[in-house]
Formats: sequence, structure tokens, C-alpha cells
Amino acid sequence: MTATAQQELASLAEVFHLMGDPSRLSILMTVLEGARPVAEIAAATGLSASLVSHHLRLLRAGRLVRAERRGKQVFYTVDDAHIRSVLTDMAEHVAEPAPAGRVPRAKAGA
Amino acid sequence: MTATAQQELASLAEVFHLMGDPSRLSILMTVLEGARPVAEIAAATGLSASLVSHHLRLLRAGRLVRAERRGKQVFYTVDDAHIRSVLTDMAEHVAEPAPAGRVPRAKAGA
DNA sequence: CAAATAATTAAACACCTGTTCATATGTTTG
DNA sequence: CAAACATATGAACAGGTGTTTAATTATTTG
Repeated sequence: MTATAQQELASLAEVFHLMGDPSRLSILMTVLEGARPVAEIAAATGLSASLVSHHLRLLRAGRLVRAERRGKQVFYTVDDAHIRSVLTDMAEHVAEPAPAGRVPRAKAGA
Repeated sequence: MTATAQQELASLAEVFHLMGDPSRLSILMTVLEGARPVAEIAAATGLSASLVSHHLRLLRAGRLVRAERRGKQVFYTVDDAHIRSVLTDMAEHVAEPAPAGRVPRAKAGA
């Protein structure tokens, strides 16, 4: 595997990692509906303003959200359209039923 | 937020969490090209067979991969089509350029 | 400029998670 | 059945991460 491929893989993993936390994901879901100030995100998700701010910093660093200040408040929005399609696709995946998950034993003879 | 929505959010986060690790992601990328036995996945990713097996167990539990035994070997494949589109979409996202990322100060007056 | 509001930052802690090394299980072959 | 191969599992450790509490910075308003 090439060196740049390694980096892309790491970047990709970083994005997924950011979406892989329930708090951050709910923040993303909230912000997905439109620009929202921190306090409103906190209220909608049931998280403390401090915690929301902490997570928003990470999401900003990963370029999943964008910040824009209006007066005292800072409004956050999803930075990219890809995030939307990803969340949509994944929601479908999760909606499906769930059959077992063990490694099958081999059938006799071969 | 409803109780079922909470669970769906948790499931969704779990899937993303699984994809959010470089080792697991490279395993997924490898398996994305077709069914592969553990040893081959280990060789392709540069990870130990043991570590690959550990991660495959998690991926199996999260229904991201499916296992099928053929003789001594166990072949793994991506379980779902959504995974593919998600990985594709995200690859595009990561490919884009990266402007700064600090919270802007408010413009004077308002 | 002081007070009030909104958001960020810092420090500390508990917990989780990825990795390694060693051992066990399952499967074919002599 | 024993040996060899392929994969899986268990225990233990190091490092990372989400959360809380408290303090700080930025912005508007009296």
C-alpha cells in the first residue's frame, strides 16, 4: 500500500471516528437541520454546553461542521453535503433485521 | 427525542465507531474487493493474524462483514451494500482541500 | 466601564479500546 | 490418531477519550 493511501485511510478513519460517538452524532443530527447556536444544540441533545463545545471543537478540526458567529452566539452547520448522504445511507443499513453472527463450522467432507 | 430514536442513534454510532479505526478500516477496504481469508487480510494490511481476527469479531458483531468457512480457512466479505456507498462518499469528502478551522470573532457593530 | 450572557478552555478522572503474547479451538492430511 | 495449518480466544498492558467541574474569554447591553 502506498504512503498517500495510508494517509487517506487515516483521514477517512478520523472522520468515521468523529461520527462514532453518540454525543457527537446527535450533535451532527441536530446541526444537520440547519444552523444552530451552541445553547440550542445543548438543549436539543440534552448535553451540557461545555461538553457540546468540546465536541464541536473536534468536529470543527475534522471539518465536519462550520462555525459562524452572530453576536454573542456561534452558529454551527454541517460543513459538507457528503455527511448528509453518509448519514442517510447508514440509517438504512441499521434499519435492517439482524441474523446471528458466529463463524460457521465447515460442512463435512471436502 | 423518542426512545427508539435513541437506540437507532446508538446503533448508528456503533457502526461508525467500527469504521473509525485505521486497522479495521483497512480490513474493510481489503474485504471490499471480494471474499478473503484471514491470513490474506493480515498480509494485505500488514497486521498480525491475531489482531485481524480480533477486529473481525467486532466487525461481525456489528454486521459489517460476513464469515464463511471453506475448509481450514474462513473467508470474510462486506455484509452490506450500504457500506460501499458510505466508504465511497466519504473518500470524496476527505479528498477536498482544507481551509483553517477556528471560531471567527464577531464583526464590529450590530 | 461593569454586569450579564454565550461560548470556550483547562485540569482531572474514570473508562474504554487497540494491541501483543500466549493458548486453545477447529480442520485437514499423513 | 498425531501433526500441521488456520483461525479464534483470553489475559494483561499502554494509551486514548468522553465527561465533569471550574475558570476564562468574547460579546453585547445598562
